[in-house]
Amino acid sequence: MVAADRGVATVSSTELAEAAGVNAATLRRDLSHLGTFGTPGTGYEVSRLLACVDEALAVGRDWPIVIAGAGNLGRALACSRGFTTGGFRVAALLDVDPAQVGSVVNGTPVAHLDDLPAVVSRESVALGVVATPASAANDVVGRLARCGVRAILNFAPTVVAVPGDVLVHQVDLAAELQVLSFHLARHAPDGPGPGDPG
Amino acid sequence: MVAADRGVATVSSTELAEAAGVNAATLRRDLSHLGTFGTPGTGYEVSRLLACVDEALAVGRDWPIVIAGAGNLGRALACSRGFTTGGFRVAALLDVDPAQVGSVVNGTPVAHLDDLPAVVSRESVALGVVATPASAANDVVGRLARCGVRAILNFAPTVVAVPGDVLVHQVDLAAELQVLSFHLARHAPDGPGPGDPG
DNA sequence: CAATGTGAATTCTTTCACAGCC
DNA sequence: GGCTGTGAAAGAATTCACATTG
Repeated sequence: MVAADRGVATVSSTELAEAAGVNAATLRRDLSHLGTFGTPGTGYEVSRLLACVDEALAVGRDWPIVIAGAGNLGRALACSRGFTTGGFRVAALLDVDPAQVGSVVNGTPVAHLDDLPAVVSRESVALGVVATPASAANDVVGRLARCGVRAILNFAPTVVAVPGDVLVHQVDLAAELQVLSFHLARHAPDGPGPGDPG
Repeated sequence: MVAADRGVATVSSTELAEAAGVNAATLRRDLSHLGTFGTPGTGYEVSRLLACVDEALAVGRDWPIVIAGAGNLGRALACSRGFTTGGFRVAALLDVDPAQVGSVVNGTPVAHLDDLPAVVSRESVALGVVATPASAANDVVGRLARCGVRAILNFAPTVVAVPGDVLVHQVDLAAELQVLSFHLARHAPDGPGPGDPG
């Protein structure tokens, strides 16, 4: 149970560290980078702590984003909690499929990809998400960059090159799966695991 | 262009490092953990290199997985390149919605969640993916653990507790978005970025 | 007394630089 | 000559431990 839910106004670094599974000293040092707001003998005032973390993460600002690709992944992201809270707001989904354009997903309109410049300009979009097939990713990234989008999150399995100072982060949904299978393989290389190949 | 595509049989650590954007010495040391297979004066034989990396990542084994939740995210994952290649095979999607059960997504059948034990047993599934709403995640993780699934990838925004030695990895789709917005905020705190709140 | 914030010690990672090999 | 693999140096991150404070 989290501190705030217990009606307690303060948390100690030890409590937080145990909950997060990290060392208490490390946690204190990390928090100290955000300023000095702990009380010796008592701990951290929860409301103050939350406010400082939000401040540091630039939560509370308005971050309009666009999601290119209204397929399963694009729609899933548009409905995802993390994409619709914490300051992020999905200004539009974009697709080239006439059957998709004009529909509404989770309150967000699906616009044609050609309307990207208009949407970006109107909503001051600085962040773009690419959830298209790999074949379309390069074109879409180029369009986003030309519209003035300054950071791009790419879910397509393609390494994309951008002209200039646009920030691109690649997301590999299967990477974590590989990590897990790796651990299983180490733990029981010949045990009762997955079936034989073939 | 990648080495193998140029008809070249070997790559040097410098080439690989530049392509990956890392230091050459680091790359050499990392590869040395997989064994010794470079040729001084020449570089790494590409086919040998690929074989060793695949070996180390346990690619080539058969890793049947199940995906719980046949919503947008579950379907997107079932169609995702990384989930259907590299040794992974989606044995089944699972859902409780009667409208979904019985349908087929990208060649994968959607079964009822109650059939989980049968599927896991029949296909020797050791890896589970949770793509359900947060409210269902805890129940699903418990079911997976009880069936003998030994590692779970959780896309639901809930910290789940598992009984025993089951490995759980949490995936936060919005985390990367926060990283990007953080960088934008640092780079131009008051510049022509996102619009004003409100 | 309990818990923070931080010097100092430790541990891990990255990088340099070069002996040895092709 | 060019390149690997690795000992040794440099740099970062983590952890200990304690003076300090409410």
